[in-house]
Amino acid sequence: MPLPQTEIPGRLQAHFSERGIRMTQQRRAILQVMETASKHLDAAQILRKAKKIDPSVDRSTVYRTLKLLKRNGLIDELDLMHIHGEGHYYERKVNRDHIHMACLRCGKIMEFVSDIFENLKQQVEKDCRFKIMVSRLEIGGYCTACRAQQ
Amino acid sequence: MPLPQTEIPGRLQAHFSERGIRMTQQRRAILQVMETASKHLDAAQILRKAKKIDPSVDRSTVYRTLKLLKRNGLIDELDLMHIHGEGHYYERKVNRDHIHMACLRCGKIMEFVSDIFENLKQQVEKDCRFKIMVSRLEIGGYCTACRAQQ
DNA sequence: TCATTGTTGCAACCCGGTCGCAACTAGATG
DNA sequence: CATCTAGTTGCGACCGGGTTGCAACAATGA
Repeated sequence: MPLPQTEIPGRLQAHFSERGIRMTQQRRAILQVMETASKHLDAAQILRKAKKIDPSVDRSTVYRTLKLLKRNGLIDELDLMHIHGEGHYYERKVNRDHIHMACLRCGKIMEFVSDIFENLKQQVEKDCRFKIMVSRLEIGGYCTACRAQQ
Repeated sequence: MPLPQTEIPGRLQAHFSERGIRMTQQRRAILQVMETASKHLDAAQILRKAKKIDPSVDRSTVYRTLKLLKRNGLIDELDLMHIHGEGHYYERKVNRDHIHMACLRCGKIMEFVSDIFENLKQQVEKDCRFKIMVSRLEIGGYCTACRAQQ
């Protein structure tokens, strides 16, 4: 069972060399973290995990690398409705945009892919004549479990 | 020409007394700013405008009042794709959710109301059995003018 | 192997937002 | 109207995510 194209390990590294971006020990560690992350890490978590691979990695290098990845459209930045403070979360960009839902009670994050979302973006591009580069739909509310038990 | 329901001046104040929230000089000033704002003020701008009405208003009171308004679902908090730094923007909640589009080149913010967005939210509520309390769709990209002139 | 240029760690810094506390005041009660 | 009290305020200190200037360093290309 082949992995979907965006899940190929090392994809981020490949993008770097394609674009002539210099590869370093520290970046390799951070990219590895991003590539193997289950989901939604904040900068502090990324730093902690990267330090396990290369202990020399510094906080500022993490921020600088995240900025670089963002600028190159390789990761998405999320707020997750600021359920856990003011920080940001990061995830590898995948082909299909997805909606993030955050339960305001238990804090669980859910994802949802929808054709209607794709239609909506098409409508925006057409009706507003606006070229979409990045989009973020975040929803706060109550998940099934939390609604049941109250 | 009557104003739409959500545009009635003093609506925020009314909500406060309905819910038994104490009204103070300072809150009155801040609410007045929110009600008469054209759009998308950040905390610093709200403070500046509120100080013109009541110079005693303090920064922390602005933040506390914004939190209160947010908790009561009377305002929406926006990031506007962090085009101008890390802060947040606030606007009165209106009946109809709208999409915010931020031009990555000129920084202009546009709004768009769409039935498809409403359909999408309905789909989420139904398919995910998730009760939506607040939603935020922000899009970054390039506006017509900026696409033309480059 | 060397030179160039981009990258790093460090420490200081910035700034949006929060907090503890004593003084104050809105609004309920008599 | 005077009084009481719980909620609110201004203030200053603080917090934490994110940034920056700089000297040391390392990845590429020749």
